[in-house]
Amino acid sequence: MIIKRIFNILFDLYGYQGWWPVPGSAGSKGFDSAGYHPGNYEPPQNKSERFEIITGAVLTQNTSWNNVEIVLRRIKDENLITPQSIIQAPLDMLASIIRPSGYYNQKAKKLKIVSEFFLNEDRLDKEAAYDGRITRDKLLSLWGIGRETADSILLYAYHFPVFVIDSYTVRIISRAGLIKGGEGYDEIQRIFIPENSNPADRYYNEYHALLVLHAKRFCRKEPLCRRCPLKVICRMGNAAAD
DNA sequence: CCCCAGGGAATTC
DNA sequence: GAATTCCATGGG
Repeated sequence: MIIKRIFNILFDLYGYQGWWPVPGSAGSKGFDSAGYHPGNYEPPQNKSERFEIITGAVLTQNTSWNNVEIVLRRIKDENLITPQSIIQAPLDMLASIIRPSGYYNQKAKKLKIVSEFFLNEDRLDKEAAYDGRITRDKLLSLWGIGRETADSILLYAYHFPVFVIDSYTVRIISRAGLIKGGEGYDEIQRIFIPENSNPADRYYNEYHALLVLHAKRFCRKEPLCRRCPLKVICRMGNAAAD
């Protein structure tokens, strides 16, 4: 199957990515916090790790991860990397702290909203009658959380096996010829779910991370088809004149 | 100077 | 539903 083949090509070339990238982890620069077990990935198991992933997922909306790292550092320096402190911080102060990540007025609101959600889920989780389940619909009901951010949170913070579709993913499989263009998010998502299989989240986790890396290395806006490792399966790569 | 980055909401048809 | 427009900084 073509989806599995693409994964194998990318994994054999780029290797294990160990997302979600967190300050202190491999591939992340300039941070001294503990991070998640570089090169020996274990999913985040505590609340602070989860909350940091959620924060990063919001901050990286249409924004380079480099800018997000700058802001995560600033948030930590201000002792704001807890939902309680983000809720308590004045909106304009929070906005100024996260300024380097762009869209800072919108994102300041979003961080307050997901912080409230996080605390509320945590509180409900302690009640016996509550099933303790974060759902996609719950996340989508929050202002500022769309499908990709919701799926990123489900996958990387809570380890639910969902496939995250971002603009890189669409670009790659569109050029490869797997979609025509115009397909919706959920429709594209289904393409990546292998039939008759029950893969661990590791597959979804690593696959998405590999697609992001591959889009940065070769499948850029101006693609570098000549030496692209996916050339053998790619319509654009095969048609490229080089 | 230009374009781009691990989207999403609001508006309009 | 689909197409536009706005949000905004830092890096190449």
